Amino acid sequence: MTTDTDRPAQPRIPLSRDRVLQAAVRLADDSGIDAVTMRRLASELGVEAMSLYYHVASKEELFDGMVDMVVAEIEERCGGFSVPGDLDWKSALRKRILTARQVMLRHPWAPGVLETRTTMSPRMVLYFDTVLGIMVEGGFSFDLGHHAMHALGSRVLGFNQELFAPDSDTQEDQADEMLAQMAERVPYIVGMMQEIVHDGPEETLGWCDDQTEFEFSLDLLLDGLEQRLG
Amino acid sequence: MTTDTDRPAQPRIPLSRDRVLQAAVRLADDSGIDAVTMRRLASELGVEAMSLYYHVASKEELFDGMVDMVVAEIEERCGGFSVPGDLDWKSALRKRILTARQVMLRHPWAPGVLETRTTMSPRMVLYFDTVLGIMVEGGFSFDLGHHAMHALGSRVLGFNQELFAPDSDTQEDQADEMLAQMAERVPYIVGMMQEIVHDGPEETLGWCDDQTEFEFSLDLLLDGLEQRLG
DNA sequence: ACCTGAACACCGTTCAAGT
DNA sequence: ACCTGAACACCGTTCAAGT
Repeated sequence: MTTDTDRPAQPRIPLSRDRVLQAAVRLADDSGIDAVTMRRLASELGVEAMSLYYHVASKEELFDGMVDMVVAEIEERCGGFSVPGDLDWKSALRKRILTARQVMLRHPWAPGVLETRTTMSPRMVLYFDTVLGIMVEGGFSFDLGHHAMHALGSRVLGFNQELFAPDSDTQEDQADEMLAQMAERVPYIVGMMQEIVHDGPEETLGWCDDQTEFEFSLDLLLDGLEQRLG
Repeated sequence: MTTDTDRPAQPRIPLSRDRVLQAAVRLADDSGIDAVTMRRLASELGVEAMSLYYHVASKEELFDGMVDMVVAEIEERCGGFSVPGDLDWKSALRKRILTARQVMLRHPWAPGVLETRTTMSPRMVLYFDTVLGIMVEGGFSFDLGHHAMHALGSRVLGFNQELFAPDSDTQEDQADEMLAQMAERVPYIVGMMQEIVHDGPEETLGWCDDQTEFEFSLDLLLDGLEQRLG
């Protein structure tokens, strides 16, 4: 005989906004963002869907909260958001952005959700402030800093927005299909694919190494900004 | 007395895939992408929702088709997709991309839908081939061209992906709120906003001129690529 | 060949009610 | 203060049936 409650594992932790958000992030990580419905999330927490509304005003607010959790993770990995005094702006920015990228890679749903946000959390604003701060302390005018934020776009937060998001299987299949079906109509793409398939190292699955591409464009932008600075 | 049919305007044009797609694009233009539901679209065409499935396999395929319509519009404005022989790569690319941007501005829903596509239409592949072609004929290696496509990202298709998509009203309100509430915690952003508000020309609503920002980052990237080319 | 009615299995959200 | 049941107004999609 146990006590009154004989539920298997959880002895009965009361719900809280934080627990809701954590569960939502975990669910999205594990099963994709489409799995995050109010009903499914609730059942994951051993509760009815309507209980969630006590801790979160709407699904939009849930998404806001999830994004904020991710930003908090970036903050943690950066050891807090503050403008470093020692490094030069370029390597400081590069480092921070690549840290953000590591976090984003663990939450593949985050970029998509982020883009649909209509408002920024204070923590996010703080993040942007330190990024801008690194630039300004590095000699940027406010104007150039402003342009730079727009130019970097999603890269400030560590993701290259891909124009198409093929399921990893589809990527190669599609390439093959193209080569076969419209080969003579798209000579440049065919040429590019042939060269890259030949030259590419063994470990590159498909034919784009995302990390390489991310760093290429990041450095392209940073170099360009450095020049505008002179 | 009229004929058998006495419907108000449309005498009875039969449905077709093309008419469905056209109506969907118009509906998204007018009322936003969320208004594009199968039921609403059908009623716009004076038909039942289920009839649409005869011309379009699923809602995903409907979205694919809508995006393809937009690409077709770009093709039209470019006078067809073919690699020009006369211009230098930089201005040729710039021109094509700014043309694409004009089309995207008329279909504000298109960027968002595009990013969720998992497959490219042949027409889209063709577009990318000419963009790559302009680079290659301008002296790019296939490898640099490949990197360049990734670096340009959504800009090849004429849009700066904005990290946040605030309703135009909210943009200013939010700025004010920030200035008021966390002024001392985000000194750089506050500094930037003050300077830009003071310096900005009268006609700049809010405090970002999207066209200016778009061209700034586009040129930053094009200049950077030119340098990698040398 | 083209269109439809009825139905299924979902959504987010409201609201009055329970403890 | 916290959670719930029942219900509302939607979705996309299937399938057998109509003309």
